[in-house]
Amino acid sequence: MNKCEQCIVRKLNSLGELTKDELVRISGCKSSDFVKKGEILFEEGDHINGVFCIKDGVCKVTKMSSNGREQIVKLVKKGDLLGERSLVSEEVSNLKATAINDMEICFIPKEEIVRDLKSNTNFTMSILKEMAVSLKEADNVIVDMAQKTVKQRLAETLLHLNKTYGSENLEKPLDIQLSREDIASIIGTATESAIRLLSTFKKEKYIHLKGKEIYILNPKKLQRIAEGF
Amino acid sequence: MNKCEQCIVRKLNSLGELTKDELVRISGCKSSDFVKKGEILFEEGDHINGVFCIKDGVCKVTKMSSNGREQIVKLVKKGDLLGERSLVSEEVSNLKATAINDMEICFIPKEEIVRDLKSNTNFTMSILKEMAVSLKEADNVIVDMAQKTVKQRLAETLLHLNKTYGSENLEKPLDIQLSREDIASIIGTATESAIRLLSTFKKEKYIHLKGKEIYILNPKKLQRIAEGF
DNA sequence: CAAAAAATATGACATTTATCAGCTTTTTTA
DNA sequence: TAAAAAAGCTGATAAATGTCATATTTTTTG
Repeated sequence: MNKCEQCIVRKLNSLGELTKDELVRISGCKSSDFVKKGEILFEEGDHINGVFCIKDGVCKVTKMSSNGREQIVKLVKKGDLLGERSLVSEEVSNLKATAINDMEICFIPKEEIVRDLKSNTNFTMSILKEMAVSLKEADNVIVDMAQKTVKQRLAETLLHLNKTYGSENLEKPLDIQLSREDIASIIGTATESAIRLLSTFKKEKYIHLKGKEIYILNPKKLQRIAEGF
Repeated sequence: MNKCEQCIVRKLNSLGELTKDELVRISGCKSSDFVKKGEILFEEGDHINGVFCIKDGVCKVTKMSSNGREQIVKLVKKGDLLGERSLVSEEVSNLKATAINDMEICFIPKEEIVRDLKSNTNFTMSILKEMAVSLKEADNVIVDMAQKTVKQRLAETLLHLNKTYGSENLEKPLDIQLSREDIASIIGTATESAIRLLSTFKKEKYIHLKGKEIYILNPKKLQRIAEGF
């Protein structure tokens, strides 16, 4: 079992604010796990009671709408924390997390983290900051969902994926493999509509598609589309 | 100038976690203000640097989309705090707040609140909890915007307004007066579409309309519509 | 490797929603 | 209080999006 105090991933999130001693304690009570592509980390209704620290891989966080369709609320990747809300809530989860590819994760029980939350101000402020950023991002998503067309949202999503999973090299595909259904579930549309628009973007040479690999060829044009031109 | 330690409103939010001494200090540095209907509390791009405590009235919090239409992200009412995010962020506001009716508000400078955030664990945990609730609600809104029809979202919005601004008495209208444009801006649609659907709901006797007054007549039916039946 | 299953793609069509125009009612202002 | 402005309403039509059917390609499984 690897040690938190030696784990480079902690520096990518609020856990980096913990002291050496705190990290050693956390390290002693955490559990590590490998999760295969498609496996579920937790579901709506589960008691989480702790925080996941993503060591490697990506998972989608979804919520089922009353219409029976799953909406991807966010993608969580290496270095991110997942389940912070369980720290300050007794409720069961309203979200579901599913591995998009093979993952390596650690799980830290709630009691241990809450202990540090109450004693280490830097840590608490960092968690607060993370939540504030999430809230701001959520507001942006709400506005996009409410006001933008599916075409605009697809362009936006591609740019967002490019920022997070792209390289400077236009010859390389995005470092994430999503099904067409996943893409549709991010932008909130029917799978067929997503496929159709992807085909259009490909025809116009804004992107290139090769199976699930996506190459972003013309980010500037996509930006203009996202903004409504 | 009224005193925070005697103000009943503080009990409705995290400020209720502050000690007597802390409240007295806050009281000494806060400013109070009356804001008339239609006036702007702050705009996108403003440095807020503090928290508003809503003593009376309601304001809408909006964000302009790149399409040029304003989206209402949330309504903030008596007892709510506004601007918590400024406490842990140096960025300017990405939101705008406009009074829906005449308001009475207090403003507490950032430095003072942050001081308490760092020393009073109960207060910090309470703010964390509030943010966690906001995040959960934001996720729900995202899913609704992405997956539900305009009709479903209108039904949902009416129920939500009923829960927050309605009375048990079906003979009384909602205790909030929104323009048709505001309602459209909550559900994310064109004003004409919102008006048309309101007319339909009225014709079907799910609601009654009298100018800007809204009477919720059949919440159960609205609930079924919101869920997609 | 072959068969079956799942994912992707595309066309045809139905439904939803936006836009524009014109009209009526309400609110504001001089 | 009369005129002007804003808000509310409705119809006609266009544009966007969803749904269903079906074909093709890719992936999985025995």
